[in-house]
Amino acid sequence: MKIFIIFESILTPNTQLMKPGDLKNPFNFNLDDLDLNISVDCVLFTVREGKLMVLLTRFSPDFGYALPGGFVRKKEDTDSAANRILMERTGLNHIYMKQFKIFSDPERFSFQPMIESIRNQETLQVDVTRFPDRVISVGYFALVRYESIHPTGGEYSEDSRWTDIQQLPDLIFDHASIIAEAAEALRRELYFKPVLYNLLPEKFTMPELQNLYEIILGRSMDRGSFQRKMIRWDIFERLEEKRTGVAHKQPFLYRFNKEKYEQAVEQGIRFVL
Amino acid sequence: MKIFIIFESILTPNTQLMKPGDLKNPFNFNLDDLDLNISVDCVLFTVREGKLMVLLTRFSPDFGYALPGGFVRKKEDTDSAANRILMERTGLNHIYMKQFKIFSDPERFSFQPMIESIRNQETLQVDVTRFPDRVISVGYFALVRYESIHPTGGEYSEDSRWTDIQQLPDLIFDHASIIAEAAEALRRELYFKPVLYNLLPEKFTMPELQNLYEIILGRSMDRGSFQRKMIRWDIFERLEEKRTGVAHKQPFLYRFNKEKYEQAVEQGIRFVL
DNA sequence: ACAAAAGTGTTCCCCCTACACCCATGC
DNA sequence: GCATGGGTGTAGGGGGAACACTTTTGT
Repeated sequence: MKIFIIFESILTPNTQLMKPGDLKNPFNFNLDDLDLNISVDCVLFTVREGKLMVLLTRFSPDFGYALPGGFVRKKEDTDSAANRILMERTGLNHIYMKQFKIFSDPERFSFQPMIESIRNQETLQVDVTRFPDRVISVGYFALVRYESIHPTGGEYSEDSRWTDIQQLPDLIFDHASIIAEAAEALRRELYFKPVLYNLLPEKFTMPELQNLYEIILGRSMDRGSFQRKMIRWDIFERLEEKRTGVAHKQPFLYRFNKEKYEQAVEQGIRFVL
Repeated sequence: MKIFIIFESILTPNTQLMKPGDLKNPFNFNLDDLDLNISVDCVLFTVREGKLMVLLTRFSPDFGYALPGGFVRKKEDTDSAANRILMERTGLNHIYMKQFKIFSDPERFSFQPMIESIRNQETLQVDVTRFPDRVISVGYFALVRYESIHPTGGEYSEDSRWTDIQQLPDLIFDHASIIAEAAEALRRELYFKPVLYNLLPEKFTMPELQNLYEIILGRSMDRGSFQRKMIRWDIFERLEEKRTGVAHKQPFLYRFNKEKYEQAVEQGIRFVL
């Protein structure tokens, strides 16, 4: 029976993770709509207390932690599925998620134990012939704001948690290696694109920005050089305001300017760090 | 009947493309071994006569051109499948192929017409229930030497041909967009890694190398700067020999040095063009 | 001799690095 | 006033772009 709970958990979104009202009817999925051959796994990163963290979810206390993920629908491509699943699991929408790799090892996942278990329970009526031999998974990653998922507390269950990437618990299937590859992809991406703009608050200071880069890339940079580089990129606007209430010179506040950014990308500017 | 030929062609390697002896028994595949949900498509690039070209194959004169590709086996990951299929189709082995994207549009490919056709032909005994609704495809690309596939002539059938990327014929399914995405991925890759080393002949001159870069990236570069940059990368050895028989100053010959290259990568050197 | 194309040198300028210096604020 | 942390200035160097000059070959 426990196996069936796991099985069901994999197929259904974890309702405890959803904001009320985000999804009309969380239980209206139909096995026939899902393509059990393809799943999607989302690696959500954030930075908190000087650490790079990943969002993990858990189906039940008896079961290991996993990445938020799920099966792709038969009439859906993987990009849409990733966005849908992200929405179902975290309430996040319109997030820049990047496909970084597919995981296709035949041994990475198997329905076999569930099939055995179902066969032994004659009360359950499930047509096991529709379970595929292998499930491939498409990995997506994104950088999001810490608050966007863990707003003030309590609203999301304890089954969803941010975890320091250096101190991961045991993860199901090959999710540990998916996270490792995602972190690599994130750093590679960050070397050439300032992806972290949707992790930034509306207004931020240059030292705060530098701090983010340093945490994610794992190395420190020169303060002066960093500022001038960012200003030369010309994708941030310096505001009139300054941050007050600090026991030192008040730093300028900046704002990410999406138009300028897209214009710069168009012109082929390379954001080499 | 024609439909069935197409169907069979998709499932079997095109034997006319294989070097004799490359594959032990080209017809010993078994439908049961294949995972019909996942295919692999290989975009092979080469440079010839100042043009970037792609390798296309055709199943029969009645049918459109396609990328060399095929289904992944049930007990095989996609990397292995890509290498196997490349071997079956072109005789090439140990080629650096890079996974660049997956194509999962539910409408991109359908077995439906084949299933209809098979149903109407009662002589054919095929269990159509095993055909999936959608086939996703993993795109791989590589840069190879022109001669490696079209050695001197005749050995490969006319069904396999290099085609200028600017003048592609009609292609089956979504192969046109797969090629477009592959070309993008190739350029992106080339901006930071000298992937073209396995496209180079054993010995080459700097202007020849520059010519390759210019064709693939689609822009011209300064001669002097290019040479010095390449030399500073320190991944090529200058040989004693020079190229003779040219009506101008004899250029030095260089050789790619794989050890130096890997050492440079290890040290985190960035090959920014 | 001449054209062609390769190698090399020169100049300018930008940007990166490192470090120093100065500034504003809360305590 | 002083510690703290942020802004800005400066000097050095490496490397890119552009261009000129030199070299070597076949015709």
